[in-house]
Amino acid sequence: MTSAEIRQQFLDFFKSKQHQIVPSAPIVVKNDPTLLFTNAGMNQFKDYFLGNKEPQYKRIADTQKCLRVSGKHNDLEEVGVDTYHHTMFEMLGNWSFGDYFKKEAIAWSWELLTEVYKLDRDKLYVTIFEGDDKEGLPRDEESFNEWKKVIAADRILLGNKKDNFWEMGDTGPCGPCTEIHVDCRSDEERNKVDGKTLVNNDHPQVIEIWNNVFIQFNRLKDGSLQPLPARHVDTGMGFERLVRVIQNKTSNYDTDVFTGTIDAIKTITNQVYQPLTKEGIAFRVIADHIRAISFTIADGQLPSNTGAGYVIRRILRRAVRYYSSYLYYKQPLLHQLVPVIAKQFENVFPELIAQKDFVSRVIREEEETFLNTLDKGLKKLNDRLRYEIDKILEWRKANSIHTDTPNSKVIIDGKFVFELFDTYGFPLDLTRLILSEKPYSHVDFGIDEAGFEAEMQQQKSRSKAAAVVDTEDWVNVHEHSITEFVGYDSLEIKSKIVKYRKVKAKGKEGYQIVLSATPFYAESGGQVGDTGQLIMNNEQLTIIDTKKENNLIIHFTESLPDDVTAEVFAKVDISKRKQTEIHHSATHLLHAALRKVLGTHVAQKGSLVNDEQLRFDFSHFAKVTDEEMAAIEKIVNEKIRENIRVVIKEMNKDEAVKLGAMALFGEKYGDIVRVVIIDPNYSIELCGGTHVGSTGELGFFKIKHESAVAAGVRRIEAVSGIAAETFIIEQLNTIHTIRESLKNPKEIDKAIDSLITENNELKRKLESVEAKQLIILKESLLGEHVPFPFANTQGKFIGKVVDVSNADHLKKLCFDLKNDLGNDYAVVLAANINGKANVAIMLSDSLVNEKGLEAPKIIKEYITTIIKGGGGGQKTLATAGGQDANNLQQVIDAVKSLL
RNA sequence: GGGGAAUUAGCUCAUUUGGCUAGAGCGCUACGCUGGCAGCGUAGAGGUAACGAGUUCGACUCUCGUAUUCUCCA
Repeated sequence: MTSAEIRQQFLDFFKSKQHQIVPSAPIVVKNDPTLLFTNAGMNQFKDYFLGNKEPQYKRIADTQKCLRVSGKHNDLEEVGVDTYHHTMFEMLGNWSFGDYFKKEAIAWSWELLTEVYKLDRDKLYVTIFEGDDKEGLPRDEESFNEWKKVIAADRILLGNKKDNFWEMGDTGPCGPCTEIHVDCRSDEERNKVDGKTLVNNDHPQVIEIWNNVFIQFNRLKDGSLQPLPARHVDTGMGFERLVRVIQNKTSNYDTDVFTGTIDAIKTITNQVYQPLTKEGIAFRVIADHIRAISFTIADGQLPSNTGAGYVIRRILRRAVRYYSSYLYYKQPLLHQLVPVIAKQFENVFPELIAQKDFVSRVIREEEETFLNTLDKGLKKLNDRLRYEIDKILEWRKANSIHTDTPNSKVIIDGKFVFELFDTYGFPLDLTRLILSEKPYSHVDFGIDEAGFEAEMQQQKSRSKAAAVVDTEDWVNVHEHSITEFVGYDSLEIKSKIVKYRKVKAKGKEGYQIVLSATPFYAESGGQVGDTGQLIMNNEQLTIIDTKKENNLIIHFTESLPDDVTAEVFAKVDISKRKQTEIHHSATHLLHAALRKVLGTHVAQKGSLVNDEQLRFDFSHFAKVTDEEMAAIEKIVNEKIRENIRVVIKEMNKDEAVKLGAMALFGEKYGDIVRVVIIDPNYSIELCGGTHVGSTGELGFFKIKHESAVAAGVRRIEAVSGIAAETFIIEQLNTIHTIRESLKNPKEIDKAIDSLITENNELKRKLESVEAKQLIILKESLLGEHVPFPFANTQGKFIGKVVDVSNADHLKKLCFDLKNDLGNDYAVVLAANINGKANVAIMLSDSLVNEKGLEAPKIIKEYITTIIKGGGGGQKTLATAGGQDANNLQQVIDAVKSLL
């Protein structure tokens, strides 16, 4: 059975049990501060469990893209080393929201595994929750009784709270779970050791394949458990594992989920996949990581240096490290695998093939910059090693030790290795690898790993201290399940506080408030959250921001009202909201214009809309030219003048897509979507934001700036409405000011040109005049040289206080004189420049070598005290400066007396 | 969000306690030589040392701020 068939049978099976099959949510999570990536199948249904949202269907099944890079059983550094950990994986799952419970869930999972997949019943074991005295929870009898119907009682094992009680987080929905384990060992081994002793014992061949969670409690912050009114089923079966079991392999990487990629790597690198070698690990790392990287980028998350983007970057770099270190491949490799993956998942996750050129381009660029970074780190490391080796060689020479004596041992301090890692991104294991390869055959290099760890710990605690956010439990005020958002139509309403909580971050206290109904738009889809007021009795509270936590609209305030139960009047800051709406509608006009002018490959990659401006990031592979920008602005302004009515409709997603709406990857939508139409032939977009009534309200549109944000992604910043007016006025004012200072010429650009030309000419002239003066000065100085006795002959001494305008001229004079003075000379020139003393001393090589004079020494020992300053330079030429310019003749005399 | 670092010629990078006319390689221009894979020689152009303040007699160098980029941690 192929992996594609296995996946399809899962979905078909649950479809036959009246489940709605839904597509995978994006792997990148938005609107949930506690999560960067989807890490379990249930993430997209969290709101149903929390009661923030009513489910559309009571039974759902799907396959969900998940990403895990850290956690109790998962560490990025382990992936690829063994044969079953992954960063990205698919989670098959079926759900019941207040519908069926333990009986059906257990019966169906048994049926699917044994009758559809035909797994051997003798190899299966199940676990159930044994109960926990501390929590006051009894054994899960219900599950036990259901299992007894299909499996022998001695194959039903008891599990403790750690293994068989599932919790979403520190707080929230939770409940007992039952797991199905499979024993994949050979018959011979199975006869020797009973499988049930190996369940939950980290045996690589006795593994859990399916977890059925029965959600029936809510965990509060004080640790207590509250029974939930509606009970849910949440299951998860790791797809890669399941395929491995069904295809009867010992490694996930030997299944057809991965063999295609591994073959492609073989072809590209010309290496052989041998599972047990270092190279084998590299193969697995690459095969695993490329999936994670490709799908997250396809879901809209670009690599970056913070948050989710940074996780992607780390995964990508780990893969680069492995192929460049172990597969001897030093060019970008990963991007070449994107087409292979895209093809493989064409029918399951079509978002990748739709963007495969974009994705591989982004990856390629990342690979190139990191290979570059590695080069830099390598250079820094080599410099250090060179230094250590030189030190040893010198020491050996001094002690007359031959190089063929036993090896020296050198430990590179942890601080340096950490710096390499922390600042240059040069990974510890790579440093270790290079050192172990003996860069110099007579020295053993080692790393002070404890020192490295200590530095690392310091860094971690610094970061932790800065990021502490303390959130208290919600305090319920009024019973109310779902917040109604009325802000599309009204900007002020009467409402009441449903619940609130206190939040502490960086020593600052604040409150988060949930209202029964609210006109406040919560930050989403790039549009900023509303600000405004809550007014009650005789009190007024400022809302400083509005954000979403999953489906919950949260208002941020600095304080609480005296009476939280009172009726509140919620009022949005109208002018700010209005101007924000103008920019949001302008964004839609811009998006459509971009596709018209640049092509339909343009897709939104990010957006920020506030009252001051709009920022729009989109995929495009070249700089947008001035002509293109002008064309874009022209179209947008035409659409504004047409004063098109903005039509907003709610419909189901398929209908919207049929209508031609741009479906945006990376956005999470329910089945009912909001469609914003600005002329059905011009712009149709799925959008939850707020908009103007008709385009005429925008007034005018102007692009301020175009730039690049990443490989293949451009950014346009633009203004509309009042912001555009202000921008234009500012620009005109600037031109006006320039015009005035130029005495109102007809053509400013020509006036400026001629001004610049004139200025350059004058500069040149002045320079040549000064140069001529210097030559005259030089000639006269040459005539004033006096002899002094040196060796068997005579040297020439020139010492004079001269009149120059610039300290550099003293130096220049010296160099000019040098060419005319021959072999043995000494020159000292001094000048008073703007009341300050400047001195230059030049000595011939002969004076330095044979008489032991050095210009900087002379300055420090004799001159600085006279001029109250300091100075230095090279042995033959040094300069000095000081505050006291009254005794310059003394300076010259002082130098003369030394000769 | 917190730390570390970088920014010097078109490109890649040097420049040690603050004082060297800020250099090299590649590229570019001109001339000359040359049947060769990055051919050779000579000469030359090219710099606001990211930006802005400050300290100093003097700042590429030290301090502070801003911007951009890299990097680690959360």
